[in-house]
Amino acid sequence: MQANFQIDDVDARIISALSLDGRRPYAEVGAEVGLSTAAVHERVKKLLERGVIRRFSISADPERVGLSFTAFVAIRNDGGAHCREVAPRLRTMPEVVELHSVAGEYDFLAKIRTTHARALEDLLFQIKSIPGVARTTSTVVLSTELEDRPLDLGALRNP
Amino acid sequence: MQANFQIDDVDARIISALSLDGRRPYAEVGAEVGLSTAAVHERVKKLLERGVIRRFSISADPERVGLSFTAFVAIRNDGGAHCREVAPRLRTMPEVVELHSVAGEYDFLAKIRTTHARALEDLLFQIKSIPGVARTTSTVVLSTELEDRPLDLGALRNP
DNA sequence: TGTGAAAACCTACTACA
DNA sequence: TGTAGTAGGTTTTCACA
Repeated sequence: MQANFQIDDVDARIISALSLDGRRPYAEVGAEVGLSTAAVHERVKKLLERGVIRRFSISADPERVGLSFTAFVAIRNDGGAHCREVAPRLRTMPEVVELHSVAGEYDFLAKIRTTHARALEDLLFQIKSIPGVARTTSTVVLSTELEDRPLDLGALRNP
Repeated sequence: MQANFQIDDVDARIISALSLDGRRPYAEVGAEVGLSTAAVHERVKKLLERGVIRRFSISADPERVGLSFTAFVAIRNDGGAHCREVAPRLRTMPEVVELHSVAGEYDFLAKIRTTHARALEDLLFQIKSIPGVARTTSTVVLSTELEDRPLDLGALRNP
């Protein structure tokens, strides 16, 4: 049924449970999915090894952590020799929290977070001055309605 | 120095450490920031209460979890009576993993994830048919260069 | 808010099916 | 891969500064 996925349904439920609460005891997760503590442990270990789970983490509220400004910047390359260096340069900027290569009018879409508006302005200037960048369009976020939703693979994988 | 932030530098370092590894023992975190295990515990507890830390979690690789398709959909309202219902409708869709109210040509920017291209197509159709939505523009992600970066508040808060 | 120590709890290993 | 049992380590709580 899920042959082309690298995880089975039990894995999906374990991942959903830990995504919602990364400290949920394995015994509880096991009770939910019908496995022993040790079996859950074994599966989590393998999911980590295979890179399905990247790491245990926390979800922090960007605003309350001092990162009040968010923007999405679409970036277009100039087609010249420097194009391959654009992404690496963007990656080095800690304010760039996401970077996607995209289809359409632009080549990249970057999600930016800063502590204050001025830092956003500075960063946009920096991005525009990267060799190989032809044009950028910024979309400033006014408020965030939804973000960092815990994964619910049940809802997503079985539509 | 950080009067307008709700956290101090020690909190910031604790958050950065746990963002990188949500299971890092409090004793280790404490050694790093110069506090006892119990003091770190107390601070984490308060950060959770204040909503600075939303929850403990895991970071999963969307691809390996079966969510191979990502798109950003910009949405424009029609200015009519239904406008206030657009965001709530979008929130109910599990494929919408982020939703931002934005400045500029469009009103919302949604980040979408699905298991296959067809599901993306279906969802776009669904979004377009929400009453109050005038127009959408989709940007399909070809590959993701960077995502779910662990928070490094040191780099971000002191530019 | 912080510290140190004790108790309760969880993880992670071992042996085995 | 799975289960059960266990040793070691972590979280959590306590009295106190």
